[in-house]
Amino acid sequence: MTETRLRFPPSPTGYLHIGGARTALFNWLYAKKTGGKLILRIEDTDTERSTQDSIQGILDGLNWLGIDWDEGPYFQTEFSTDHLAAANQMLAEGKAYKCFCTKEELEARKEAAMAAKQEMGYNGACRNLTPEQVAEKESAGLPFVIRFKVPERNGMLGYDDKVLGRIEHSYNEVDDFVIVRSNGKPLYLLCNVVDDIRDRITHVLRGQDHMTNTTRQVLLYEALGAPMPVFAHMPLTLDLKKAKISKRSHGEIVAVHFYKEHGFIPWAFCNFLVLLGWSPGDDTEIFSREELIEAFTLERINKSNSIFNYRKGDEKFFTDPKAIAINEQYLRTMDIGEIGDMVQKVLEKEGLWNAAYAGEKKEWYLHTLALIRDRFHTLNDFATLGRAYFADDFQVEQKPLEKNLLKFPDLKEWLPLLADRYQALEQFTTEETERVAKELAEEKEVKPGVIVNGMRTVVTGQLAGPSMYDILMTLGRDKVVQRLRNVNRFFQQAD
RNA sequence: GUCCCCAUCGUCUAGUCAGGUCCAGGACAUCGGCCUUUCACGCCGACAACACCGGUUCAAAUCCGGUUGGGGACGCCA
Repeated sequence: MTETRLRFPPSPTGYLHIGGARTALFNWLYAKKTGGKLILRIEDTDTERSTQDSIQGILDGLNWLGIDWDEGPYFQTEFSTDHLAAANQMLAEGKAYKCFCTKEELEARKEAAMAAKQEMGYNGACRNLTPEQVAEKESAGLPFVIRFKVPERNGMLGYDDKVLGRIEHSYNEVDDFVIVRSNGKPLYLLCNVVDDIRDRITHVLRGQDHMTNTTRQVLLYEALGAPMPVFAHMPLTLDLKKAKISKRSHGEIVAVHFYKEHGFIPWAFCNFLVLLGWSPGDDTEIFSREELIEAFTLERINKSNSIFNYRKGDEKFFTDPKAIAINEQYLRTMDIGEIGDMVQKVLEKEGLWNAAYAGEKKEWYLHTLALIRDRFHTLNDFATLGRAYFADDFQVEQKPLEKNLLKFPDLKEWLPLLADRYQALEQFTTEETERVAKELAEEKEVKPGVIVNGMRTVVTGQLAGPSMYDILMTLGRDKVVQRLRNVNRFFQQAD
């Protein structure tokens, strides 16, 4: 059994988007599963559109997702000698020919065909030029492209797709396609095959949008005398309107970096992506890296396209609800130390990080994260909704401000009074703070909720949160007393 | 216009190859309830789908044919 070798060959014409990320992930999973290798190859033959920025963006995206590769990145443009050699070989063997049709001619023919509602492929005008005719046109300095000469055969042309089954076309359906441009630069269809042969790729796992390319590439493998890899075409990811997701029409929401910036846990996002077009066959949905590698198979890739369930302008769900749900699931079940490392980056970015959190206050830090993580959706929430735990300059949300504070003007007096009593407490514990708060409520003849919710508002700025007395302990007496005493500022602001 | 692929709850999907165990299971979302002096978590429950028409069969989500619908490709892009 030879080693399995897969590749991820992005074209650097934009950031890494979720479709590409999912393709990379599937290839990576299968390589890991089979103990094979993953090769990263940047297909930059479209020099017009390729940019350095997008190469970096793709690398960053893969790194963030945790998708690593064993070889590369190779750059396709560095192998144009190979590509051209293959083209010349086929030319010499009569498997390809020079075509002198101009772009204008082709376009005119295509438009005429469109108008007449007829087939619009290449008509083979230059296919049967005699050597003399070719020499004549060449000496006249006419530019030419090299086309592959699709054999005239009766049988069917096809391949066995690992997910779709047998795919077939009759030979005459396939037009002679261009493999080298008139400027001498080789084209994707050729480069891709030549590179896959050189890189000894055994499995080509890519989107269904490549199916017709595969049909033509099968011909190339045959003409080049190379063994064919296993092909597997994955379903596409569409939007709610069933349109292919694209950078152009969807923007940032389909970019991998969007999820990085919005506080997703990388593996949680991979977990979401893999479920788009694949399932393990049982009800498992949450996988560790090892579990997923173990469970993954090509055969269980779905045939039908899936929809990335994103609604523009949705107030509650800024992206696919399932992606958020999976992220939440990881957020509250992952090892707290790992969460701590990820939250550190967020806090650092927001200027909330304190070196002591990694030192003498580490226990406090992790305990606090564990206390508040249940209610959060993303890592960023620790710095926004959870800001009061790490800084004093937190905002008080409008809703609790009105509902829990301004509605009860007496709190202006009561909370500072509570602060005094907390200050005087011999033991600052959950039991004691609770007892004192309840006493105060009784004394003022209000429900304890009035005191508790007022306190929560002033101390955390939030309508909701963990148990009040746990919050008090985490924050510590000093901060609590200070925030309670300061309650006046909210009433002044409101006036 | 031609060719290719696909079709189960709103979404992701199990079940289809080897027809009966499926008046279709799970998850997300939604809605109720329990828990909670907040909000979540957790737990319990509800809502909700085999695109359509034929055929084969004792029996069809599952096999066959057609229809409709959706997607992809048809570049000197990748």
